Amino acid sequence: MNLKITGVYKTLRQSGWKITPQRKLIIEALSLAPAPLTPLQLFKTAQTYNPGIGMVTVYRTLEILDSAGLICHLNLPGGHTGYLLKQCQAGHHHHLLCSSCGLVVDFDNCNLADMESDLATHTGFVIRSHMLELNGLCPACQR
Amino acid sequence: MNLKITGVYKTLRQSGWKITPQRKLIIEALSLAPAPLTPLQLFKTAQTYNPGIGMVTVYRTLEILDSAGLICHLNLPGGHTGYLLKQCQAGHHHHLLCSSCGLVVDFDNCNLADMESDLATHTGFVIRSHMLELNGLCPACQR
DNA sequence: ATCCCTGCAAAGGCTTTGCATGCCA
DNA sequence: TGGCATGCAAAGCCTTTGCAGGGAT
Repeated sequence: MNLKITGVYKTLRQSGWKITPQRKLIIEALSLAPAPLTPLQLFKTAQTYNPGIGMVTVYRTLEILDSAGLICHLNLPGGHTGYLLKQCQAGHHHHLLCSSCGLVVDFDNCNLADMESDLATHTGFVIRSHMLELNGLCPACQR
Repeated sequence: MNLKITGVYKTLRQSGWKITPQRKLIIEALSLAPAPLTPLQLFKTAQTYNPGIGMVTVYRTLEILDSAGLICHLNLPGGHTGYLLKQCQAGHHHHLLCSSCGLVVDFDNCNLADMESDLATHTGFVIRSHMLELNGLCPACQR
């Protein structure tokens, strides 16, 4: 149990959701994972601690966490979707993903503002958000 | 029939694929679409010109086009995958997507090189690629 | 004649929904 | 105690695979 998790519980409660053992388990698994987890991976992890847990609960919990703005989606190579607890609540953030081990590093100091205003000028778009994912090899996997 | 399409045909032939009426239809639909098309949208479009065409052919043609590097995937809001003919054959490029009508504008003048080298220095990652998608409203949809 | 391509049908996987039971607040 | 949460089962979708017929070279 750490600060991040208690913050998640608090937000959930404020949104009217109950804190159940299953949800705790799923949230904890998300908080401990160094890499984004697919629903199936999350299910298997949760299963080792609570064999009775259902896949359905994983999906429903992810939906709840998403509606509360607590997780973000990541497009993993292979077309699957990975889920991560958000590191920071406000603003956008981005991911640097190791294609070998799946390690994710978050960063938020992107310098896209200039590019965005340039693009807005040239295209007439109103730009509302952006998604940036970088792929590479983490130090450990370079060996 | 335009230059882009003949280029696609040429590349396909060079890769050993045959140019069939069904593949022509799918490629033409892709080339005319102002927005990325999902397999289903592509199927429906093709169906209006060739009612006998099968969904399977759409999937297989997309696979072929992808293997030849002629299309790119886009993660549409809602979890679906959209497909676009690549505008330029070489180098990376990015998309600015209208969340209302789906219009896509391509651009390639991203200034991420500095950010990438900064990140590489700070994280120890070797960065191999990046994916950038911007979302907003196109001029028409702002009204 | 050979080989690739097509389309039907079926299988497969992932995700969502209906419903009765169970548990948290 | 009331109402949300859970898990089973089944349905729903999208996508892939197997297979026989058809067409182009």
